[in-house]
Amino acid sequence: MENRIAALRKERRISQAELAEAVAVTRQTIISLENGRYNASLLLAHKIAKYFETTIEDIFLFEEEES
Amino acid sequence: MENRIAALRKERRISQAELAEAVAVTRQTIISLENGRYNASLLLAHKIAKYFETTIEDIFLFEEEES
DNA sequence: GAAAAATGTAAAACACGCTTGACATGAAAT
DNA sequence: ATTTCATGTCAAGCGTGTTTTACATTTTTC
Repeated sequence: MENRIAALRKERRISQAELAEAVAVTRQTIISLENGRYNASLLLAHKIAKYFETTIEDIFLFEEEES
Repeated sequence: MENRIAALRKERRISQAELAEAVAVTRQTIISLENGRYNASLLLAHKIAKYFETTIEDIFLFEEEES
């Protein structure tokens, strides 16, 4: 699953460390999400969407073929 | 985190087994979600929302105090 | 009232989200 | 040039989402 985290972050000039602290996870977690190593949990997805003042669907891009 | 899965299911007269098959998980997973034993993954949340033709935010109810 | 369908419990095992800590590299700042 | 900051890698470990199997209880249907 792709996501727009890195893009939104750059738009607003926020570092991975700042975002990580804002949503209460480690920087490693943000790196892994941005680089597609795994998907966020529903709760984390919600926190990130809230931080960027948008919806989960707007940030996380679900493709049709995903099992 | 609360969710409206059971309510939506009953509205549309769909069994847990039917929903489970539609979103490709086991019936046990649906039971556990409905009874609040754990939270769905982001991907599963998306599939369920799509199945019910609505959004993740409409089905999963995030409370303010959730860590 | 019996049969069938729907919902539930329990426990073991596996997969994955997330943490921790240590270290590497490149860009920016002074 | 050196320090600082931002991004990245790697690996071990913990907690939780999900599966599997088997069985129990409630609700529906005929």
